[in-house]
Amino acid sequence: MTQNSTATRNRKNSRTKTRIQKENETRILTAALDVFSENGFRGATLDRIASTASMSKPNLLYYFKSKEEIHVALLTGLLDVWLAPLREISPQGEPADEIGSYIRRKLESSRQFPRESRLFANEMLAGAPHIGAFLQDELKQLVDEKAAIFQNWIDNQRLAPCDPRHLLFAIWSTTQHYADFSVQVRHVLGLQPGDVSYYDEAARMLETLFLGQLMLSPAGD
Amino acid sequence: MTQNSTATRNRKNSRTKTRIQKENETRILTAALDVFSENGFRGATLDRIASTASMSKPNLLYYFKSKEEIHVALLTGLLDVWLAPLREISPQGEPADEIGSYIRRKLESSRQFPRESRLFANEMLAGAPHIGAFLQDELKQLVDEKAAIFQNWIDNQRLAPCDPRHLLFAIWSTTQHYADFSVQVRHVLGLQPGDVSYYDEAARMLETLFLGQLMLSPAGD
DNA sequence: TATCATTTTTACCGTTTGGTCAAATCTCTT
DNA sequence: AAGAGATTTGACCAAACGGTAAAAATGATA
Repeated sequence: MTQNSTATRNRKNSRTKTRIQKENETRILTAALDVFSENGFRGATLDRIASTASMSKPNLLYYFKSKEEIHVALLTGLLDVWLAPLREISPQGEPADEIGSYIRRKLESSRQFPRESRLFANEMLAGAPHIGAFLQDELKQLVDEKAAIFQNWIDNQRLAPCDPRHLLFAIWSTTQHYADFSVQVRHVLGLQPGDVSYYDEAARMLETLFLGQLMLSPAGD
Repeated sequence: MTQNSTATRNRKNSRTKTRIQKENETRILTAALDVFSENGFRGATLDRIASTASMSKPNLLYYFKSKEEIHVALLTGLLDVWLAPLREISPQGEPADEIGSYIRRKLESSRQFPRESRLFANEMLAGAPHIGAFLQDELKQLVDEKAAIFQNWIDNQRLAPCDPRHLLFAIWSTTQHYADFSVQVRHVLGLQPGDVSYYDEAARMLETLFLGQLMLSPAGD
């Protein structure tokens, strides 16, 4: 009796997902991504997520049992996307090639997943209460690994001496800026709300900055 | 009778601020900056601001008549701080000097006012609902003005050809990153929560990136 | 020290919040 | 077409939300 009830409830989670289940879960996650990425975790409400998903709140809570669970589901899916471009950096290639293509991948990621980027940014601004462990463990480990590659290039005089981790910060910030601060970018450039045509010019700028030589007159030191 | 009551209420706002008034207003604004910068406008609550300011909620509302009014007060004070470093860029100086000192000013601003930077970032992520006009008007105008200076340098071959406004974006993002994403920076670098010792290394990195030459081996194009 | 404006508190209000529950409906299989 | 399980809904709850009213306490001043 009790066992039967438990089994019934488990069936939903245990590998056999209904068509409706899959549809609704993605509908919810899509709506939640909109709401969380704009207002952060605290600023988001279940009512808003539900109405964005064109669904009643109790129905939403039938698929995810709490606000936090939706947020966790989004963040979990996000972290892989976030790490993917970094993983591809290879010690074999030329510094300019590797860094250049990494910047292009990150910029493309900002263009394709601006809401995911803002979700991540909101989590950072709030002090990373949900993904602090990820930052300390997986991210730190991967950064250390890739920083060693950079350091090797520096030791071989193929890259200017600098802290590789701060070089990564510079790449992250410049590329993510176009997703996180897109409102500002558009306002300053005088573009319409939906217009993302600035990405080409952004790519040119970042190539000049990271791969070329920005200053042309006698270097300042 | 009605007039007397109005006059009484006006006295608070009309130029003569009590000692207690000044003290409490700054206490409230300080607390509100903490709360708003962490959670954004929607995620912040009057109860949290009040308790952070060690003050009862009705007492807080005696000084600011709504949540929105506190937020506006903070943003208004912020925008001047935000623009100040940019205003100082001069057409007379050397490109490397002007850009270098601008970067140092912005970085110093991030170090001194990280909460203000996060408040601004939160407003951007939310779609700039309160300062859209500022971005379109004052900021755009100032950016256009300074971009013209950069363009002049480009025309005289003292700066690599690029969109000056995107160069400004790159400076903003890299410098503000150390305030907005400080949690991530600390986690990746393995530093303690309060530690901001990374700013020196950040300054060196940004100098290498913007003023020096990052790539040392044959340029990648 | 009496007075009066300023400041603070207590008690509240209506709404929104995250979440529950049981009943009703729908869907799929047989 | 019927039965079982999956899905959806409406009614509800306690707590937290932004904000108000009026009285009590405090401060400045004469």
